Amino acid sequence: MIVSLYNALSKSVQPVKPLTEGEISIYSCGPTVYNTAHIGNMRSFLFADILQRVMRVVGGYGVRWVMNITDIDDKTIADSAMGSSSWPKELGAQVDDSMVNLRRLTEYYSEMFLNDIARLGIERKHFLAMPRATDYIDEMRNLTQKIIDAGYGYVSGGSVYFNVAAYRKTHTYGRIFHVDMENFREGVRIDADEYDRDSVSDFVLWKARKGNEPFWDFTVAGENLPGRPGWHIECSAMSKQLLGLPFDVHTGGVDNRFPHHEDELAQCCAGYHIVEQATFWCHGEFLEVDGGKMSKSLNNFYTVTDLLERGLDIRDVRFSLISGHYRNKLNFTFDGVVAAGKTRIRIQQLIWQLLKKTNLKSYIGSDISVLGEPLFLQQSVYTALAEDLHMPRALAELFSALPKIMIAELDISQATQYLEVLWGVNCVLNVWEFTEQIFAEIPEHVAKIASARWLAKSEKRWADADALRDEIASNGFVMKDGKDGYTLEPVP
RNA sequence: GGUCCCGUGGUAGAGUGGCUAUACAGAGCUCUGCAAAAGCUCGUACAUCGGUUCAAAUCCGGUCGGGACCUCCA
Repeated sequence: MIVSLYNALSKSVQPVKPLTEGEISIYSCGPTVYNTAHIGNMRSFLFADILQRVMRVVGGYGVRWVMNITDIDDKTIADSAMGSSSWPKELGAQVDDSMVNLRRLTEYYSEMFLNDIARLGIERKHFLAMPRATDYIDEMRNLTQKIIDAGYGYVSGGSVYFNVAAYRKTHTYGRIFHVDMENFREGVRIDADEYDRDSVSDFVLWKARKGNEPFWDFTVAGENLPGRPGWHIECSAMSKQLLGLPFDVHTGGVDNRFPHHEDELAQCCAGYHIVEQATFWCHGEFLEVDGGKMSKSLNNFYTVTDLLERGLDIRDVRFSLISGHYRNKLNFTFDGVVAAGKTRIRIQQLIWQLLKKTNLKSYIGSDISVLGEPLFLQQSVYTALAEDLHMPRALAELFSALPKIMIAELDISQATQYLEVLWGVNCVLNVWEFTEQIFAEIPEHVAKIASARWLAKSEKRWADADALRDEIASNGFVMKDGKDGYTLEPVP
C-alpha cells in the first residue's frame, strides 16, 4: 500500500515514492545525551518508530532507519565540565581530562536513553545504525571544508561559520521553515554569543575551543582550529555517511524545523552539491502537559522511570503517546494513560480469546504487508495508517470492527485469520502480547473457597454462595461467573 | 516586532459543506438468583459575532481565548 506523509517542503500530504525500489531510508534526529530524556522527547521518537513500522508493515518496504545520538554540544560540555552541578553522582568523581568526562557523561545518558526507548517498545533490531556524533568528526570536518571551498563558509575567531547571505544568492534558505530574514529578532542569545560572525543569521559549522573544553584538531588553510563540530553539521555528515544523499524521510520534532533542519539542508546542498538531502521532512508535534509545553527548561517533565514508579504500565504509556495524530499537540495526563490502558486491554482480551479459540499458547504471525485475503479490518486500519499515519482513525476503525467479531461463531481458521490481522496491526502499534493470558497464581485456599461457592451456587444456596464470594473478595480476588464455570482474578 | 497553529460533548481525540468517528467516564437495558464480567442502547458537542449557501461545526471576515516558533529544546 502506498503511504502518504505530510512533507514540510511542499507543505502538503504526498505519496511517498521510494528513491530505491522497495526500500525506504529514514534519518531521525535523536537525543542530545546530557540528561534523562522525558516523555515529550519520547513522543517524537515514537512518531519516528510508528513511521518506520508503517513503512515496513503497511508499505511493505525494507527500511533503513538511522537515529543519531548527539554526544558533543554545548550542554554535554557544560554538564561534564569540571565541577558541574549536573555531573551525575552515580559516576563518581570526575577526572582531569575533559574529553574523558564528556565521554563518561554521554555514555551514561546514552545507555539510559537506549534503555528507555526499549522499554517504550522501540526495538533495537529496527535500526540500521545509531551513530554517535563523536564517531563521525572526520566527515564533519570534511563537510565543513567542502562548504568553505564552495564559498559558503568562513573562518572567524577560530570558528567556522556558514555564510547565509552567500548561500541565499544561489539557493533558497527557508524551504522547510519560512524564515523572515528582515525580521530576525535581535535576541538575548544572539547578543550573548561571544563568537565573531558576520551576520546574526550565520550559524556555526565548527566551534572554537574555549578554556579546557574537549576538542579535536582541524586544519583549515594551514591553520589549526582546535574545536568541535557545530550542532547542525553533525546530522548532515552522519546522514550522508550512513544513508547516502538524498534519502527518503528525515524526521524530528517541530522545534527542529528551524534552525536545525533548515541549516542541515543548507549545509548538505552547499557542501555536497546536491539539490535535496531528503525527499520528505516530517515533524512530530510536541507533547504538552496541563495544556502547556513540556520541557527541560520549564522543569515540568516526566521521564519513563517516573511513570513506571507511579505504577503505570509502559505499554499503556506507549499506547497513549501514539494514539493521537503526530502532527497535533497531545495533552499528557495520568488519567489519559489510565483511559488508554482500559482501551488497550480490550484488544488484548480479544487476542486472548482468539488464542483460546485456536488452542494456541502463543501466536507468531507474519510481519510483512497484506497477505492473500485481507480482511475488512486490516484494510481499513492500514488505509488509515497509510494516510499520513492517521492513528486516531486507525484506532477508530479497529474499535468499530470489534463488536462485529463474534468469537463464539468463529471456526479455528477464521480465528487464526483474525489473529494474523491483529498481529499485523500490532507490528505497528506494538502494545499487545500474543501469548495466552497468564492468570495470577491462585492460592489453594482461595481456590477451595471458589469451588465451594460454585457448588453452593449450583445448589441454589444463595446466602452461602454470597458469603463465600465475600470471603474470596477479602482474599483479594474477584470471581467472574460464566455459563459453565468461573474465573478467578486478582482485584486490580 | 515577525511567522504560524488551535478552540469540538464530563474528559481525551477525529472529521469536514448535508448522512454528526472512536475511546474513557456516565445513564439505561439484556443476561444472569443478586452482583461482578460480558453484550446492547443512549447523550445529540463543535469559542463568539457577522457573511456566503437551499444547507456551515466545516468556507470567508471580525472578535475573544489558548499555544508554539523566530539561532538552547523532541
